[in-house]
Amino acid sequence: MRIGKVAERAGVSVRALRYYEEQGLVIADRSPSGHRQYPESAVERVKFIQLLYAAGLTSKAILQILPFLGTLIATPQMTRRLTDERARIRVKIDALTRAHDRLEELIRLAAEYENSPATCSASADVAASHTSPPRH
Amino acid sequence: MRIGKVAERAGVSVRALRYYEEQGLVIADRSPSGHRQYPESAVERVKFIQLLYAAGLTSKAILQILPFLGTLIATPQMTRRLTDERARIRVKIDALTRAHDRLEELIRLAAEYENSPATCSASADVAASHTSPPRH
DNA sequence: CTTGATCCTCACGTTGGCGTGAGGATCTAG
DNA sequence: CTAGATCCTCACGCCAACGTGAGGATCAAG
Repeated sequence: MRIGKVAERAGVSVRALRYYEEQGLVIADRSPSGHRQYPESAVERVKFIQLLYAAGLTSKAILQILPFLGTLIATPQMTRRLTDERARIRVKIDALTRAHDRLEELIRLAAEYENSPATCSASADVAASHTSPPRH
Repeated sequence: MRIGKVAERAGVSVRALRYYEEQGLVIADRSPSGHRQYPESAVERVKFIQLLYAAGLTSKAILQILPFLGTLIATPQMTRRLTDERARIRVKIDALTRAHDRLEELIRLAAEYENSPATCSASADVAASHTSPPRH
């Protein structure tokens, strides 16, 4: 399979695939003329890589994890890497969830304002400082 | 309040605060000698900015949203911005959750391997391709 | 008055995951 | 055989949120 098809089926750019190879994330055979040849499995592999990229892992971190997919041999280091990254992702999810909830609260206030533009001033302190209690 | 104290209390670097001012996210008075003077409210404001940064918003996007904190006046544009960003954050949370679940599955496989290193080969296809069904 | 901590303004450096030509070879359908 | 699509290798560009000095002014305490 050539690079264009892999790119299309995995939903990434051709440039991205070449970059992945440069980083050692995917290995491609070469045709006599130098064109990259990918096995079918490359598509799933690339999708997995994208999944981890989307979760904020660096190519170096992904490179550490990828061998596990082939071997399924869980060395202690591999188990640690997996749980470490899982923990990092959890932290990110928590941060995003906080931001999400905060925006939701502001959206609620906005909706209240639309219903009664004059009577909402009592909520002002909620918007100004939600997380900290009154200071006096 | 001077910049060092604000930085400490808000949990960011002094450089970051100067950068925020450069982006128009915080406004600081100046002492006669040119030192920045912040009001108490700056700490909460900066924390809010950090919250949105952590959620992946750009300074431009944050700049669009910040006025709402002061006025609490919900123009239609403001409501759209808020809901748009909330939607974007949701998408990110979903992506992170998928990655989290996938790693969790791999961790489970790793644990199975540790318990019985030889009998896990039947799970190999699960690791190789979880999302797609068998091809033949 | 001095000294160490804090502050100021430039202004260049960093990091990662690609985008985007330049310039040229190769493939494939008609 | 030819033309358009696809591929190749450099190699610079980009963007965002700061980090990191350089070189100098200011402040607070003893």
